[in-house]
Amino acid sequence: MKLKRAFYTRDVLIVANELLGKVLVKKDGRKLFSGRIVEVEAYDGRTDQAAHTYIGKTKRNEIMFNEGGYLYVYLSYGVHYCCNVVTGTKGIGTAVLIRALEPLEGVNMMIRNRFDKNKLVGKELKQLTNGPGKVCKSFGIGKNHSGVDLTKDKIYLENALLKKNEEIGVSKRIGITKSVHLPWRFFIKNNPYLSGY
DNA sequence: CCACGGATTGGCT
DNA sequence: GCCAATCCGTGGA
Repeated sequence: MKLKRAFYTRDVLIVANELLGKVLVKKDGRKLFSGRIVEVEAYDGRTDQAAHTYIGKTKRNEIMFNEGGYLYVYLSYGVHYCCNVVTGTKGIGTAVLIRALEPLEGVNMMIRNRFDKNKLVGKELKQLTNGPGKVCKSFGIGKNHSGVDLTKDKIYLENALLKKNEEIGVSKRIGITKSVHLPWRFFIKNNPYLSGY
């Protein structure tokens, strides 16, 4: 079952925790991609200097000020796209970065999108979606998907539960230079598809 | 107008 | 482990 608006309009830290185990789905005509969320980070423009919304509303970050349940996509280092789930109520400026997935459906198309070839060698399956840029590249998510409504059919999340033996881990966020101390990275402990940290 | 740097990745030393 | 790639938002002159 697809997650509804009310799931997303809550506090960013609650949504970040509950996104673990949920399934990201992208339907692109006949192509279907899906993967289980195993690693996320919360960003809160009200208090968090690392958030794109900390400086207030601009053209770049305006999607992040929507009410919860929209996709915010940005270009990182001029090279990689990263996607976020907008959370909270309208005008707040909070979102959850999807950092890693466990691939489920559409793996062959993910391989083509990401490595430009048809077969994996060695440990490449675990490197398919174990980072925020890799997730977007595999799924074919780009700037044109920024602002997509996650309660519609193009990109959405399916409800799912963590498995019995799975526990949530917490740490500082990766790769930022401001507000580095905030423990706002959440992940499924021991999952093989976590980003390389 | 120009300079700077960043929520990353992968290739090379 | 180090660092280039490569774009563009942002802020100061």
